[in-house]
Amino acid sequence: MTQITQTAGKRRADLKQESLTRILNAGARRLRNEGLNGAGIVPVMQEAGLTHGAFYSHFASKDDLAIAAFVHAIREGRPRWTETSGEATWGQRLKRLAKRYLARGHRDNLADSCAFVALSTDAARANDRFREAYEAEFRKTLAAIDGPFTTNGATVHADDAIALMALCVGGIALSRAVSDERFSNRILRVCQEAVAALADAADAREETQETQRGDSR
Amino acid sequence: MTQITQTAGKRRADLKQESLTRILNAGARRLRNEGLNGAGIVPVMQEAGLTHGAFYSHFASKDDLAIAAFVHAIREGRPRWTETSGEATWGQRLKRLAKRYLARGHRDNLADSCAFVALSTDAARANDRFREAYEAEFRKTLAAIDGPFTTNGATVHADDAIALMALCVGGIALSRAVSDERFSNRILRVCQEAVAALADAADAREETQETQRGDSR
DNA sequence: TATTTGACATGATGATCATCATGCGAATAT
DNA sequence: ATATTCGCATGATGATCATCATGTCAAATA
Repeated sequence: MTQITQTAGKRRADLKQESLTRILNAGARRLRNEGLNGAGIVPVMQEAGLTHGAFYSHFASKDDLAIAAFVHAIREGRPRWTETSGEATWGQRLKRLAKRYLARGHRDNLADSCAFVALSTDAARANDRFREAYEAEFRKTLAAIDGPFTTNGATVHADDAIALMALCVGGIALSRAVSDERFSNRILRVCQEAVAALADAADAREETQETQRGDSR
Repeated sequence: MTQITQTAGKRRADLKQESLTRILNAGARRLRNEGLNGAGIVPVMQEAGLTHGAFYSHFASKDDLAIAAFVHAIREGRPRWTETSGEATWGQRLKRLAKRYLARGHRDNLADSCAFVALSTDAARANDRFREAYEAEFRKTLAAIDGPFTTNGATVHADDAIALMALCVGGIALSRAVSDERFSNRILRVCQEAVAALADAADAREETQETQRGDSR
């Protein structure tokens, strides 16, 4: 059959790049919506407006697509989750991020949600390369959470950030796993309150440390 | 071919019950190990020592098996996770349960692990009936966590139990999703500490309430 | 003892999957 | 102008899947 050329006149490299972007977007969408198993080559390529045969011009295997699409999803989402401005204290930042994350809109929009939650249990069953990619992106997100409170280039609140992520991942996962919407909302609220308690404790801790430093000077 | 009769002489109803138990055990194992998609009829029946044809004498569909095997896994595991004795305070109980749950042995033994974590993201993509079963079992687990601290038959620490479960689910999920074992261990430790902080706050809260009750009497 | 039942096995069906072989045709290189 | 490259489509391959049709044989029933 004759080849359809909707994009005649474009440079071939650009064409391929645009195809790759569509594949990654479709893969990232399907990964979160249907999980590792649902991101099959046929449906992803179809969602990207291509056929399955073209897949191997872009990736060597389905596993490679999974990794690339996961990283794509995380890199696209990270700024949306972590960029803020004007927090006075570290605890206030924790509370702000939790409120943004543990939200009904996030819970309900799986296709555009945080890939850390959507693929958390899939990652446990995936191969080493996938888990290495998961960890690398997770560490970057921890640093981004620390963000404006980083001192001397070092992530100083890493443990708090880990606890925040655990509550966020667990909270969203549970809120999605449950059937009754009111109960689901309650899970989100309780997890936000738990983050708030940890955040207040963190602020109190830093307050104490600053006072001690002042006293001992 | 001639039918193999390893269990000649037994009552037919008992035979079927034993087969069902083997199917449920195999299903529960595979569900946690490979997820909803990995609990296929063929491999489950094979693991149960039967062939795929016998499946429909026990279940009407694969979805029915998934629900039954999930409930089976939870009901078998719940006492192992929640039964304790001799805790003085609610906070001590929270800490004890978190230490038991957020452990390396639990993280590493997927096949016999808690089904709430193993299937948390699968549940989000499952049908309503599965999520209803997930929620029903989850509520029972919250009650079991409250357990010895239940007063007048009412679950009084439900919010704390929810926060505990969120930290446990998120903590184990993240610890499994990550590649480096030392980092994974750190996630477990941090989540335990977070539970400890919430637990101490809960005890302090109850202490205050009791004192107030005493004052106003 | 004769008949019926039902748990299980075998095998077929059509769907979907990952991967590969092949060919086309337009953008490139010569 | 001619030759080459390569992104993409078509189609085949063998695997695995859920489900169903059919047969078999021992236990249950009559």
